Amino acid sequence: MADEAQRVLIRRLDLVANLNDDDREALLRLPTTIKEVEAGVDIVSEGERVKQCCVLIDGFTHRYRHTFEGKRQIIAFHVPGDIPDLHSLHINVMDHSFAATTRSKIGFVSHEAVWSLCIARPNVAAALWLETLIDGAIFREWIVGLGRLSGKSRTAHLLCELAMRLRSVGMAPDHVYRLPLTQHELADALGLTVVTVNRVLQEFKLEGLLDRDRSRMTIKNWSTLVRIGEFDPDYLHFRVDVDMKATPPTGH
Amino acid sequence: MADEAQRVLIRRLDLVANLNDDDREALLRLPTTIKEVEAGVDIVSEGERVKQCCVLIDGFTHRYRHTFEGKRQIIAFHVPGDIPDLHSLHINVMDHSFAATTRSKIGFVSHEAVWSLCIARPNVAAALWLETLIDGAIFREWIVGLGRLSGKSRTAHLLCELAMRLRSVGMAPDHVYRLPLTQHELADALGLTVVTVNRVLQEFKLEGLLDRDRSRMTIKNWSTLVRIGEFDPDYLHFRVDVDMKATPPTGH
DNA sequence: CGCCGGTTTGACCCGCGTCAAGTTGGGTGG
DNA sequence: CCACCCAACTTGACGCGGGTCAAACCGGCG
Repeated sequence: MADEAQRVLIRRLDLVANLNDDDREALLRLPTTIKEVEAGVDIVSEGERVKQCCVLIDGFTHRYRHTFEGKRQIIAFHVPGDIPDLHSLHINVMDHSFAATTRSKIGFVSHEAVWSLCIARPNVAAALWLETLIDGAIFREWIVGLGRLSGKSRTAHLLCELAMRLRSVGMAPDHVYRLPLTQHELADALGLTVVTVNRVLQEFKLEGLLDRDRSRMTIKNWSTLVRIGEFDPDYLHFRVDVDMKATPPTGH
Repeated sequence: MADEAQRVLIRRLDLVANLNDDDREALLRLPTTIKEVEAGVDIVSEGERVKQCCVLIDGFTHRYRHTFEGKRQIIAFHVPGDIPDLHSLHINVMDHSFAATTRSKIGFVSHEAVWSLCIARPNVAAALWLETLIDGAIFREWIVGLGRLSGKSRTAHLLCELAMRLRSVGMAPDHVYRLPLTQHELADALGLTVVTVNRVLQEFKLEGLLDRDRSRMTIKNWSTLVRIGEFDPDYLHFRVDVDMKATPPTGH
């Protein structure tokens, strides 16, 4: 288990890019440090200059910023396998904060190490670059949602996105997944208030679209939720098709 | 003027990264094709598979998507010097459209050429990667705005951002710049309606913050506009300081 | 058993959307 | 040089989605 972080990393890059054995070999030799972080703690804070980036091995994390009046906007959620601050490789000073949503296990790699790996193995560099581009594609999707979709649609979209991303790492078999996010956190990501998120979720529950028991989320009617959220997983750009569009439509 | 595109490209990369003479040399040798595009025409459409990317030499362009009900969300505006679809280098299928806002002059470079340049000159690869990361940083900024700021703040923020980016390429000396965007386009970028944008702009004019004569935009009170829009140019990550924070405050 | 973070509910309000009707000004053709 | 057109901009009246405020409620934990 000493190479846990490296293996998570390789699995992820295999999902989006085309690595060969030498690339994987080189990745396996990356020096990493593993750390556990408590829920709610900032891993990196806005304005900080960083010298390393990290792979999320276990748990949930998010990135966020505050407005002048103290409102929080969550910019991204991260699930195991993600490399949440890869951008720091080139943009050393953080323009937002990065925190553990739940207790998380994180693998750290120095920028130096990543950088020399990129020089030695252009394939890996390409894969990492692509990874940051997918990050950007998700941002674009959120911009469209925040700008032009209703609260209900946005909520549906986020639930679909998380289901899909969790599924891609084997954490959401048949539309059931652990979603350890408070409604407050969902609201701050969706540009809504807790009250509204609560009402939307109840509405979904009432309509038989999903069930939620504590942090266990069950999507009962995937195709309808997809329609409401205008969700098309293409923007996540998985090379391997995580085949979710093809799911037998349950609903009316 | 045969190397117009290349020189625009070099000037841009010099603005954000640290190139040496060999890098510039190699960039100058990039084979490019120049094309003029009429206002309103799609340069690349959603779903299209592309084999080249482009540098905006002159004019304004934007990227956008439509929702199911046909509402448009503009994801980004681009000014001369930008490389609007650099992400296509790794994500070949467009997940959004890219259009000319005004008549524009554009230089095209094949992905192949860019890719071999990246292999040969890691410095350039790094600069281009950084360029895509700045694109992402701008997205994050817009997410925070769309999610948590008022229409008024968002509008102010966008005007500041455009002023800053135009200034960085010498197109907005002393807070005056050509802004050939209709209020409809502004609205679609800001997640608002034309009516609201119109009222916000009039309010700004009334408060003496700006003047607008046709497409000529004059920011009369930079510091106040910056405050209203919660604008901090750091996220644009210019290496060279385009020194705009330091502008003598005009206003109350 | 009582605290506490998270959730739920209700009443009320406001920013912004919607609809609809002008107005303005540059471009075009007669 | 005028008449007309059309896209962009304005203005007003009205309504709704979602925010705000405030008060429970619920379940896990010390």
